[in-house]
Amino acid sequence: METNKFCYEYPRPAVTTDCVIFGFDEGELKVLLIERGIEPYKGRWAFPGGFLNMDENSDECARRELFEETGLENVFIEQLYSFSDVDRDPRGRVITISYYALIKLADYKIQAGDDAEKAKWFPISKVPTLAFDHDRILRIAMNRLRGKIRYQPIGFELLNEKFTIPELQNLYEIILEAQLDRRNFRKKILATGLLIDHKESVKGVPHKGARYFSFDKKKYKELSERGFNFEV
Amino acid sequence: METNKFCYEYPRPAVTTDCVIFGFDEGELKVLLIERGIEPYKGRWAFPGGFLNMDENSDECARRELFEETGLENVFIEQLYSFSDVDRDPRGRVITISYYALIKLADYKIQAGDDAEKAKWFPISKVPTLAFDHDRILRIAMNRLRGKIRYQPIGFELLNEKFTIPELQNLYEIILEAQLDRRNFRKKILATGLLIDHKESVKGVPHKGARYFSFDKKKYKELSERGFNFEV
DNA sequence: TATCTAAGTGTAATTTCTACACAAAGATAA
DNA sequence: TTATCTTTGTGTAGAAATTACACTTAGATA
Repeated sequence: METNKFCYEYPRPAVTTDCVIFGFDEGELKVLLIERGIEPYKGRWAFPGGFLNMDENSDECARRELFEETGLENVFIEQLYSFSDVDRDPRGRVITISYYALIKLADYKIQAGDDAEKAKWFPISKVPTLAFDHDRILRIAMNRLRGKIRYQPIGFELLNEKFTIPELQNLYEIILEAQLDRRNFRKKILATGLLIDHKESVKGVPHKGARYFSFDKKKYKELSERGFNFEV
Repeated sequence: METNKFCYEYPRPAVTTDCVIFGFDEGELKVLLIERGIEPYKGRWAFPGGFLNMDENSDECARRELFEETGLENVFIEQLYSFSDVDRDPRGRVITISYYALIKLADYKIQAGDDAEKAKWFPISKVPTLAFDHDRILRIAMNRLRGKIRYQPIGFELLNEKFTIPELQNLYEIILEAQLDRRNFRKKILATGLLIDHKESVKGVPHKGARYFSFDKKKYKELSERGFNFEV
C-alpha cells in the first residue's frame, strides 16, 4: 500500500448506494421516500441510501440501508444502475450504485430512523419531483421492473405468500399499464405449473371469493436450472 | 465543502471503469484483452480500464479508455454492472463500473498504448482465466449481449456498414449459440422493414454472392419513438 | 461447358395468441 | 327464505405467428 502509485490516486469520489423500494397495496404500486432534513434539497423527497462502508460491498450496503429503513431482510433486491455525473450532488463528487427492492408491504413496519428523516409511501403516480437525480433513478427502476416482470417471476415478491390470481393480474396490469384478458392471463400463469393451489378461498367479500395460490419457488429453481423460461 | 460531515467521509474506494470490447470477425466473436505488465496479476489478461477522473462521468471515462485502446469514437457502449467486493483488488478497495462496447473490427487499428501493455483479440472460446474478477465481468457481458440482441438492433454494431444476411445470421447463431433456419431468419429480419437493399452482391467468391444490406438507423429511431419493438 | 457451392425463395402444418359469454359462489338486501 | 348483486372461474373457435422443409439461381472454378 506504500510503494504503489495506485494507492495515491486522489482525490476520489464518495460512493453511496440508493434503493428504490417498491411495495404494492390497495391496487397501487408505491415507493418508499425519505424527506430530507438537511441541505441540499432540504424538504425534498429522495430514495433511502447511504455511504458504502469499507468493509462491505454495494449489495451489503444496499441491504443494510433497506433493513435500517424497513426492518426487512431476505427480500428481493437487485442492482439497477450506477450514476456518476460530475455535478449530481452539489456538495461534491458522489457516485451512486442504485438498487431496487420488491417487498411485501404487509410485512413492512416503519423503523425508527434518524430523527431528521421522515419515511412515507407514495403511489407512483403521486411521486413529487425528487432530490438529486432521483427522478431519473425512478424512471430507470420503473423500466427495469416493467421489462423484468414479463420474463422473471418477480411479481410474487410484491404479494403476500398466498395470493389470488385476480390480485396477481391486477399487479401485472398496473406495472405494465395495460389491460389483460382475465381468462388468458389465468390460463398462461397456470400453464407454467408453478402455482400451488391452496384450495381455499377469500372469505368475507360480498361475492364469490377468489382461491388462494402460492408460487412454487423450489420448482421454479429446478426448472430454470434446466433452461426453463418463465414468461407472461 | 467545509462545514459538512459529508465531505470528510474517508477513506473512500478508488473508482475505475473497465470495458468489455466485443468484435466479430471470421465467424468468431472476440474480446480485446490487455496483458498486465505489473503486479498484481502480472502476465495475466484483463479488460482495458482505468481510473475515473474527477471531471468526467463513468460513460466519459469508459469512452476515453476505449478510444485510448482502439482509436475508435462514436461506437456503441453501454453500462453493464458495478463490482464492489471488498477484496476484488489486492492493492486496496476498488469499485469498478463495467461497460461493454460493440465495434466494427474492420475499423479497428491498434493504438500505441503503454509500453507495459499488450492488447490482443481473443475468440470467446479461447479466453484464458482473467485477472481480478474479470471472468465474472465477461460472463455478465455475454449474458447481456445474448439477451439484448433479441430485442434491440445491436448486432449491426458488430458488422460493417454494409453486410449480407448470411453474415448477420452467422452473428446471431454464434451469439445465441443456436442454429437458425435460413429462410425464416431472412423473412423475419426483412419483415422489420429496417434493412436497405444495396442491390449489389459479394464478388469473388466461388458461388453465388450474397446481396449487401445496411441497417436503417434513422427509420428505426422514428419507429421506436412510436413504440415499435425490434425483435428477432 | 459442366460442376460445385452457397444464396435466394414460398407454402403447408403446427402452435400460440386473441377474443369472447355464461354459470357458480357467496354475501347482502328485501 | 329468497332474490339480487358482484366477482370468480371456465372452454372454444378464429386469427396470427412460428416452424419445418426443397428446389432454383448466380457465379466462380475445373
